[in-house]
Amino acid sequence: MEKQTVTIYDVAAEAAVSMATVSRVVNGNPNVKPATAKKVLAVIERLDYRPNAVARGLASKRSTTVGVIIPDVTNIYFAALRPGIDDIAMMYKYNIILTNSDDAGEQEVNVLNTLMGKQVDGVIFMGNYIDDKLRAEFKRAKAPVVLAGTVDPNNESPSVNIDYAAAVEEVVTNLIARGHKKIALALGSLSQSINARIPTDGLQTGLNQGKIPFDDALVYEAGYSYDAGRKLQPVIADSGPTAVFVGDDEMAAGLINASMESGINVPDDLEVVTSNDTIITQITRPAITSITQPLYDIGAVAMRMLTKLMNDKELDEKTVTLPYGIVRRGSTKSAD
Amino acid sequence: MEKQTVTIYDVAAEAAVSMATVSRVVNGNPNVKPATAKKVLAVIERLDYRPNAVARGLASKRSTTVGVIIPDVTNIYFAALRPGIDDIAMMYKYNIILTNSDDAGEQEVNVLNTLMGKQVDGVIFMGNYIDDKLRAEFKRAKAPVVLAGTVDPNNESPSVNIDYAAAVEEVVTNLIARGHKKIALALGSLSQSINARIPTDGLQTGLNQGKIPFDDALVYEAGYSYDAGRKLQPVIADSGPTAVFVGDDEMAAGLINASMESGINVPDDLEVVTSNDTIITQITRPAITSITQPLYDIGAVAMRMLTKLMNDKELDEKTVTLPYGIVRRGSTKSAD
DNA sequence: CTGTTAGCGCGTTCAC
DNA sequence: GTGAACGCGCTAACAG
Repeated sequence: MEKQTVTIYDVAAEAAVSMATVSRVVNGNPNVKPATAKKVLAVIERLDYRPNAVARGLASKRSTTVGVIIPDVTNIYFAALRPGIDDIAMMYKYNIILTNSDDAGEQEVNVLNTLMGKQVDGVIFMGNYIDDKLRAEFKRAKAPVVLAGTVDPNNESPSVNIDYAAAVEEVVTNLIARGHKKIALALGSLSQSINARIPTDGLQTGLNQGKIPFDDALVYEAGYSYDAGRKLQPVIADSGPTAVFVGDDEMAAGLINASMESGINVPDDLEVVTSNDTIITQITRPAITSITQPLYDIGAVAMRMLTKLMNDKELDEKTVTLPYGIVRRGSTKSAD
Repeated sequence: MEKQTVTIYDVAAEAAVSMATVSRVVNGNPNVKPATAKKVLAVIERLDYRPNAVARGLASKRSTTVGVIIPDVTNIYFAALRPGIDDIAMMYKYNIILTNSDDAGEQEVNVLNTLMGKQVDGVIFMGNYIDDKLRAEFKRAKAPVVLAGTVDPNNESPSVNIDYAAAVEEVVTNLIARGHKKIALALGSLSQSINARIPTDGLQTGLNQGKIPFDDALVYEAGYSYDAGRKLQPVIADSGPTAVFVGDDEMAAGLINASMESGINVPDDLEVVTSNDTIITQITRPAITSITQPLYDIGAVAMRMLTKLMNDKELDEKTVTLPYGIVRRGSTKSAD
């Protein structure tokens, strides 16, 4: 039993008007006499007519759909940007096609292309780095792209971020002020990626100002997960830093738990600072000092920018940098 | 500078063939001489032609897109089903339109309707309860709907679940075997919702078998969040249960942390068991004993069922019940 | 193997 | 105010 679909023609016939008129009332075009509008509405109701968004998209060339590209749905950081994106999208009546890029360069290009094939009106892109290939695709795309929580080193695409390097620098400066000299950095992705370079830059700047030489050996790459953090712990312990900045909260949780279990007290023997202020930072014991990022706002502002671009409006600023903060918890010693 | 779009006609003209032929090579139809196929492919490449999925959808009446309805993207339980859904969808080349229902009845119906308007080929629905209105919409929809991690009490829609009541019962039985008599239940949603009734049933059955009277006052509703768990702690402590089953991991983490801080030792004074075996259960101290659910599989199987339905195949079984487990951690005392 | 011809359901001029 | 007609880009028979 195939469900029959009632079209705009059926409504037109039933209401004894032309389909153009039906189209007008459906789209709220004021050029319709209230009486006929009411009549049409009644028929629509009775026939349970639903406009076909695909046909509408073909005719109008707008799909009221935006694509969102995310490296990994389970990544708690990018996932945290989604509520902001979702809310603003919903506010402007856009639907979202959400796609995983698996953080792989090739895949990211594919995903972008299939989104464009679906005629999305715009794209929010999240990822760990922007390479030339991707940048070329963005330019070629006929729909606007906005980066959220993602840095384009060439600064070609509109984007929303915090000044992550400055945040790391501030963390490091605080650590140095409290006497630390061996400060480690635990990251997830490859060191050539931009999202690894930024914190590394922050660390270097901070160390420079404290007249402490930068030591490559204290920068670790493991992967952003709880288990990665656990596994990294003995490795880090070997080189004996007294403080570590971690790029991901789950990873920091793993590092802390493993440290405590092996007799290294946090924060007495090792101070830990992390990046994303997710709920994880409150759950661990000790709780974790963290950079605070306006995650919701990053998503919301990015989506807001995208709505402007999709309506051919100018952007006030192409690159938005939102303020960060630092919240102190038990994983660091108080400065006092 | 409007980006011009190259259509199938442009390719056809340029390659000196008909558009039907172009369509064939694009869709991998074998009825094309390799030579002409190659020629067409070359032109496609040169003109950088991208098929318009919207037009294709209109003509073919298939959008190769499925809708996924989720109550709240930040809910870690439903979020955990997504990788399974995503992977299978990707495997079958379906895109996903992800929409939040905010767990509100009205909203769920709306969301479903706009998805249908977008001509999705099918829908995966996750939610906390299925009411009559929703059930009616499912029936009316022209695309199939599969429930994931969601129970339809009327059992009308295909669904994938674990036997959650049995799992809770087993937990309770274990608790009783170790001497517990006052066992509390901490849930998130309203007690009339099915997802609250199920664990309550499990608790009751377990208690019955242990000849312990069921006490309504020991069933709490707070909300599935860390803070809700923290706030609930003093309330629960007042009635002095010696064990509690919690419906959500973050909530359990809040409860445990708050308990420890107020001098109630877990597990000595209070044993805690939770539901979803997310990474949270490993991060807390003590770590949390939990029901283990094949979350990935629930999503994957649901999506697999949906692909069958979308291709008019029969389902082997309409209601799939996957096995659960129980993993013991520090929040409960060992039975030995 | 390849081309022709109809639509798919709707938005949008342009006349009436 | 309202309707007729065309086109969006593509798939799907049907001929040839």
